[in-house]
Amino acid sequence: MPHFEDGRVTTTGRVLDLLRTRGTLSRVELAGRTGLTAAAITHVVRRLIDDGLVHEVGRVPRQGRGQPRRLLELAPDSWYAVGVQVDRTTSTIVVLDFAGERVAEAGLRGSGGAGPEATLAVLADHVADLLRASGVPRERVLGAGLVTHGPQDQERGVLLTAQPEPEWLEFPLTGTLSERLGLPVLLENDATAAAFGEQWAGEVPTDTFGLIYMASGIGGGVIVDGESYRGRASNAVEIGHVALSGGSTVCVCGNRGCAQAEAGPRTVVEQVLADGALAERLGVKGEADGTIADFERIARAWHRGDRGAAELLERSARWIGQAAVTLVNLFDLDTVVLSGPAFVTAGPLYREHVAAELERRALSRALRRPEVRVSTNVITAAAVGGALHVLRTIPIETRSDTPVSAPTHEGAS
Amino acid sequence: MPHFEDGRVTTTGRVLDLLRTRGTLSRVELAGRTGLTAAAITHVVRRLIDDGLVHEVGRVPRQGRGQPRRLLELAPDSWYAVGVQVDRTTSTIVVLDFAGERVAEAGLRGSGGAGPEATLAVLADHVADLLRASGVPRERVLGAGLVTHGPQDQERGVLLTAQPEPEWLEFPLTGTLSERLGLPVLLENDATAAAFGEQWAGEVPTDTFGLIYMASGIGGGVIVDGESYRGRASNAVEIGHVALSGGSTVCVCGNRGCAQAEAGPRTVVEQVLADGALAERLGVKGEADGTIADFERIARAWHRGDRGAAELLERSARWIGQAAVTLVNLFDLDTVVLSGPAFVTAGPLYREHVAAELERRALSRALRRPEVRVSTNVITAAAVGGALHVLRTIPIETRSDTPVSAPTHEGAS
DNA sequence: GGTCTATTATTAACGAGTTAAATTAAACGT
DNA sequence: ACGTTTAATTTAACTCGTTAATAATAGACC
Repeated sequence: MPHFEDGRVTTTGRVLDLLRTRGTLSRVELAGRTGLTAAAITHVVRRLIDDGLVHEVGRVPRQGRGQPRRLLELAPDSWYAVGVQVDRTTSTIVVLDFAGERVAEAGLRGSGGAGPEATLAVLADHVADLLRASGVPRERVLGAGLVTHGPQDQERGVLLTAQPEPEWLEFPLTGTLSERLGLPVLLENDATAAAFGEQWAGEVPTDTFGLIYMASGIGGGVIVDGESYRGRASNAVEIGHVALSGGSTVCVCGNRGCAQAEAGPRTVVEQVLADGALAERLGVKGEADGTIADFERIARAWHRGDRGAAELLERSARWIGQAAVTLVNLFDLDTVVLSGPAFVTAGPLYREHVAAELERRALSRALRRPEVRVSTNVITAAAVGGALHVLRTIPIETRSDTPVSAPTHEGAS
Repeated sequence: MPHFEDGRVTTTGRVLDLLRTRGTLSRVELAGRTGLTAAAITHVVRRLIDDGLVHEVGRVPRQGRGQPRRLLELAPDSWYAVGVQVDRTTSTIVVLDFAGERVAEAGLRGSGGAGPEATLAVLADHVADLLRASGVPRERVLGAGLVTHGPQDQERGVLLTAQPEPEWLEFPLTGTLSERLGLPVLLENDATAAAFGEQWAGEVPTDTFGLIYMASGIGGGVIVDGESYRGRASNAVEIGHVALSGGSTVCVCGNRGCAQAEAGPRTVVEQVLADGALAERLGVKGEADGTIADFERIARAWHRGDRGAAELLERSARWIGQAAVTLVNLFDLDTVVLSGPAFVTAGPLYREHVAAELERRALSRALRRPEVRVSTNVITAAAVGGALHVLRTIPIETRSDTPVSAPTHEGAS
C-alpha cells in the first residue's frame, strides 16, 4: 500500500497524512479535508483498519443531533522511521512512530571534517543505539531519511557538490548508510525536509509557504498545496545563491552578491573574526567546533545586548529579508518560515527584519499581509521531515493480501 | 467533456494536447506518451471520434510486421478559439482552429493611454471583424483568452496593478470583453501564455523550462512537466522584480535594483532619451507610439552596427542574464526561452548574453549545459498561448449524450 | 499459397473513485 | 416512552481507469 505512485499522491496517502498532522479525525472530516466523498473514505479506512495502520478510538460525545462521529487515529506502533540530518559539524537523529511522534532523539557535535565514510559510520552506530535503547522493533522500521544540503541526486543518493569537502561529491551516501543500517535510505534536501517537518508540526496555517533553512549554508524550500516544489531534478530553491541588490561579495559558486556569501552564518562569523577585539569579547575562535557553534555565540551575545553582535546580525537579517522578497515574488507566496540551527537564538531578530523587508517590498503586500514565522523546532525540523518523508514514501506491504473477506463488521469493540 | 477538472488534467485533455502539439499520432504512440494503457486510449479516442473532435486519417504503410498503426488527427474545424494579447501600446489578436493552427491574425498599434473601456471596445470590434473575415462560424468559437501582464486575479478577471494607468486596477476586463463578444473570456498572464504558446510550437525540447517575456515590462513563466507553476494565486514568477546585485535604480514597486527598473525596455528607452544626440541619431522620441516602438528603433540601430545602441542593449541583456540565473537557481531549470515583442530584433543579442551569464553562474552548469532560445514567434506567442488556454480549459459539450450504441466498427473506410 | 510471428487495437473482468439512496444512532419535542 | 429530526456512515449502481486475454492485420518463411 504505497502512499505515492511515481510522485503522485494516492488517496490512502492523503488520509494517512491528515491523520498524522491532525492526530484524530472522523470519516466526515477526512472526506471534507481530502475533497473525497464519504463513500470513498469508508473504503479506504476499512482497508487501513484491516491492515492495522488505523484504529477507531471511540466517538465524539454530545456533538448535537445525529449519529456521532467515530474518531480514527493512526496506530503509533505499527511502523517507525528514522531521520538523520547531517550538517558540517552538527547532526541530529530522530526516530518517529507511525503517528509522527518522536520516540527517540539524539544530537551529535564536532565531527566536522571527518569525511563521509567515517561520518556515516558514526551516525549508523548512533542510530542502532537509539533504536536499541528506545525498544523499537527493528523489523517495524520502514527506513531512514538522510537529510543534507543540496544540490543532490536523490535517485542515486549522492551529493552533487564538493561541500563541505571534496570527498562528499558523488560519495554513495544512501548506499553506504543503507548497507550499515540494513534499512532502505532516502536522500532529501534539508530545507525541503524542514518544510515538511514544519507542516507536520501544524504551526503553519497554510499549505502553501516558503521556508528558509539556515545551518552552515542557506537553503530554501517551497510547499504548494501541501507538496514540495521540486523543479527539474529536485534541486529547486537554491536561495543561498540568490543575487542581492547592493551585494558584492564573491561566492563559492562563482557569482557575486549571493545571499549565502553576503549574509550566511559563515560570513557573519568571519566578519566577527576580522575584528579581533569583537571576536575576543564574544568568544568566537573559528575553530573545529564549527560555524554553527560560533554563530550561536554571536547570537547569544546579541541576546545579552551586545551592540557589535547586533549590528552584524541585523545586517545579515536584512539581506536574508531581501532574498525572501525574491522568493516570495517568484513563487507567489505569502508565508515564510525560518528554520535551521542558526535560528536557535537569533530567530526573533531575523523574523523581525525579514517581515519588515517583506512588508515594504513584496509585490503582493497590498493584497495579503506577508507572514513570517520562526520554526517551533529549529534544530530537529529537518531530521523530523526526513523521517516523515520515509513514512510517506516507502511502500508498506499490506498484511491481508488475502481477498478481502466478507465484511464481518458488527460494530467495533 | 472538460479537459481539466479543478486544475487537474484529465486523460482526454492530455490526448488532445498531444495531438495538438504533435499533429498526427497513432493510438500506441498516444499510450506511450500519456503513460496510459492502449485500452484506455481506445475508449478515450472512440469518444473523441464520436464527438467529431478527432478523425482517423489512414494508416502507416510499411512499418514492419504487424497490424499497421492507424493515424489520428484533430478535426481542425470542430472548434475555434481567440487569443487577445494586450500591452501598453501594442495588441495582437489570433484565431486558432482546434488543431492549434492560425486561422487569422491581426496586430494593433498605438492605442496607448486610452483606458480599459475604450481599449476593449476597439479589440472586440477587431475580433468580430477577424471572425467574420475568416469565415469562422461564431457558434463554433469556444471563447477568448485575454492575455495581459500581471499581477491579476484570474478568477474575477481583473488586474491587481495600477499599470499602465490607474483605471486598469480592478477594472472588470473579462466581464466587459465577454459581454461585448458574447463569448466566455479567460484572463491569463502574458509570460505564462507565451510559455504555453512556445511549448505548442514544439520548439522547446523539454517540458520543463522557464520563459522571460519582455514587452513594456518584464514577466516570467515556468512550465514544469508540461504544466505552469502558478503558486498561491497564479501570480508567480514576477521576474521583473527580482533584485540584481549591483543594481540601484528605484522601481515602481518600491524596491531598488529590480530587473525591470534596471534593464526593462522602458529604462533602455529613457537612457537613450537622456542622451539627446543619441536619441536624435536613433530616431527615438518617447512619444505616443510607445515604449516597444522606441525600443525596436534602438534594436534596429544596434543591428545596423550603432555602438551607442549596442552598449545600452548589452548592459540590459547582462542584467536580464543575472535575473535568469536567479530564475534558474530557484526553479531548478536548464532551459530558458526569451519571448515578447522586445526580442523581435534584439533577440539574438539577449540570447547571447543571457546564455553567457547562465554558463558562468547557474549552479547546475556543471551538470547540464543551460540552454537559451529565442522564441520562434516573439510577437504572437502570448496571444497564441491565450487561445490555447481556451482550447485546453473551456469544456466542450459532447454531442452524443445518447448511450454509446453497440459498436458497429467493421474497419473504417 | 499457407503458416508462423510481431504489432496494433479491442474486449472482458476488475479496482477505486463517483453520485444517490438507504441505514444507523443519537438528540429533541410532545 | 415514542416518533421525528439530523448527521455519519454504508451500500448500490455507475464511470473511468487498470491488467490480461483475444482479434485483426501484414511481413517472413516455407
